[in-house]
Amino acid sequence: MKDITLKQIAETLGISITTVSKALKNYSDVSPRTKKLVLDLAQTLHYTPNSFAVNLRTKESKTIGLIIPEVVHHFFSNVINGIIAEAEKNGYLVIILQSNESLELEKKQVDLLINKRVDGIVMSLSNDSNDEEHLKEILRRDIPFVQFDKISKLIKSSKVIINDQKAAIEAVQHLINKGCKKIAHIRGPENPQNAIDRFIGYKKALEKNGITYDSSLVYTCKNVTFDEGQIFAKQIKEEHPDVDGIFVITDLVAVGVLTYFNEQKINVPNDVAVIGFSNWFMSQVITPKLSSVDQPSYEMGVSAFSLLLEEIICHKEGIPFAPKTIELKTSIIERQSSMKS
Amino acid sequence: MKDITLKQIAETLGISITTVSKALKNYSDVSPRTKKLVLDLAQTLHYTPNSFAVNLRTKESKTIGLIIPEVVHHFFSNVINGIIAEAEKNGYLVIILQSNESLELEKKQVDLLINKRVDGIVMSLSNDSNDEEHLKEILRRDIPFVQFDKISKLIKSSKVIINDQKAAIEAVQHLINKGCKKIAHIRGPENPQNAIDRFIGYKKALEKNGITYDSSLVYTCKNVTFDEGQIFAKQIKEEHPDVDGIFVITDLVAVGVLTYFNEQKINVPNDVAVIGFSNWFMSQVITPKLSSVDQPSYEMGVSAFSLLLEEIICHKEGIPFAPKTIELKTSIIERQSSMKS
DNA sequence: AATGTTAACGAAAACGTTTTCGAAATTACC
DNA sequence: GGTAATTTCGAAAACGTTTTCGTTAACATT
Repeated sequence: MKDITLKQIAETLGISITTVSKALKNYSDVSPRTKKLVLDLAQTLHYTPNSFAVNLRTKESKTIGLIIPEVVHHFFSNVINGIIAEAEKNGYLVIILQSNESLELEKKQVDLLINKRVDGIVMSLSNDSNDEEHLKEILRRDIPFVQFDKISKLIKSSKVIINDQKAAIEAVQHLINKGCKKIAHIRGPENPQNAIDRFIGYKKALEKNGITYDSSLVYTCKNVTFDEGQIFAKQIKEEHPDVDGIFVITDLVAVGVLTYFNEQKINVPNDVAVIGFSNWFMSQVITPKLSSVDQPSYEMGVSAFSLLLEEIICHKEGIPFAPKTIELKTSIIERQSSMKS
Repeated sequence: MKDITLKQIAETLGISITTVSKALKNYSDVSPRTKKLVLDLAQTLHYTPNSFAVNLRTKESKTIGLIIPEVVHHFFSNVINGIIAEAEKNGYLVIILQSNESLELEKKQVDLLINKRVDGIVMSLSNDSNDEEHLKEILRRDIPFVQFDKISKLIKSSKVIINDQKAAIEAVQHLINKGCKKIAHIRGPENPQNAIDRFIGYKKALEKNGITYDSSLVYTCKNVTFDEGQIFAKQIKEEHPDVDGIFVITDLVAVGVLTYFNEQKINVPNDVAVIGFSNWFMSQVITPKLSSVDQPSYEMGVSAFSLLLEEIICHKEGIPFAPKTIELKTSIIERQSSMKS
């Protein structure tokens, strides 16, 4: 069963390819009679335009690329959800690639997408991204580009972010308000901007409350896993038995912390209060329920695509586009794990 | 900054487009000297072939489509992971669409992918898919097609599945072995084959153990959510206070059950034992830890793509392809929620 | 009757690549 | 030196669409 082409429709109708094409696109210089003829035949033959040819001709594929560090992540899968929903609504499809938190893979994938000639790229950086040559290449090629969540401040592109510093300050302030005096921080890796900002927020909150910063209370994740949460919880309790609050880079790790404390019969929140980040679904079913910073992940996806679409349209029309930054609101979700009595 | 084309390279080198193309593809009828010339220039100009033109010419896009009911699902996001990893390894990119468990959307998305002329389609059906016209259309168009997890038995395509009946029998047998006498089943919606099979497995296990089947012990999810788990747990305890075991269609719902029982101080597993399905990550951190049926989700993705690739290759070479079915192994993960003492 | 308008259609170029086939140029052979 | 074999190259068609720019014919206007 061969594909139907304009040519075949034209031949069976005894008219030109041009007219068929115009009829299908409802051009005004085709008579209503031929229009109907063409439309009817196209319908019965199940004609669909060859998108390869359309792409070549129009120089656009109505497809965008999305690179994220991890698909199996409550936060990221929600972002994916937002992006593909919004994209589909606007007639775009989404190619998804996973960098596995590896800079090397990330670079390869940027190349893949550039070669694919996607209409635009949305991206959250991997943890070991400390180089932005590949991002600059995207700009050099003049490809619409939006960063979200883990971004590079050095790259002049549109961005969708939260205010990580502010959110971290609020989280730590929340612990302090609940009576915590000695607060540890399990932070993310060195490179990601959001790990840095949350760490800065942690320090600022301490300072604001007259608590002196102690670098030995800061533990740095390499892989940001559940296991690391367990390990650091143990380490914290051994090295600083009097720690009474922990601010953790993300819920997955915080759940590891809670799991260890549960095993050790260490009372959360009364011995140690814990607050995480990102408000994973899991956090409301673990015992004790985990306090967290809610981050509007689905909206982040929607906003990211919206910004990208704006840029794609400008790009197509040849209108200059000034990158925009959207900052979404976060909020503290207070649950048992920080409710000292 | 305009894109570099073969024509430009040909002109600056004073040779033909043909030769440039051949040089880049390492044809044997190009002299080593010109080959080097072309390769060097292509390198410095950052030439990348226009994929739109290549697609049109070769009639393939090295892109496949994936339709799943929900991205934000531990199981499905793991499958996605497997598929895009295996696809990338073989030079393919993946367009992901989400049907939101809606047949209507699913049909629209199949159309989208057909029009995109992807090289193949991988798909897990939505819960309200009780019609396979759109699937037949895929076969009619002769597009390589693989179903996984929630499949239609009526469609002759390759499939990657588990033995849901057998797994369900094992799960229920496990409860019986632990001493459960009266076992309820929270099942999935009417249509999905896997919900049907797990339900059949439930009945078979009872029968095998001389327990008479009681239809009032079966509760049917509409949306397969956490909330439904809580609601059904309540209902079960009200309608059948003596139920001492529950086999639940999937972990998300089972976690809802546990949450309700925890709130009501109903002892799991001693009052009621619970076993879920799919072994979500969450299940090992909730209290009590949830027993479950482990399903190799990542491998499912890998296998699905592998089957698709086989078919794509046959399709390209014009070799007839006979659909294959891969059945992956499951295993019971015994945790606290079913360890009656 | 000459001119101007309008409506309906089509020829042809263009997008950038791949590949077939033939031509030209070089080399090998007797 | 003539023929045959081999190497190296390029013209041209093809993939299927979109769009520009004419062309024709019919009709309206003076």
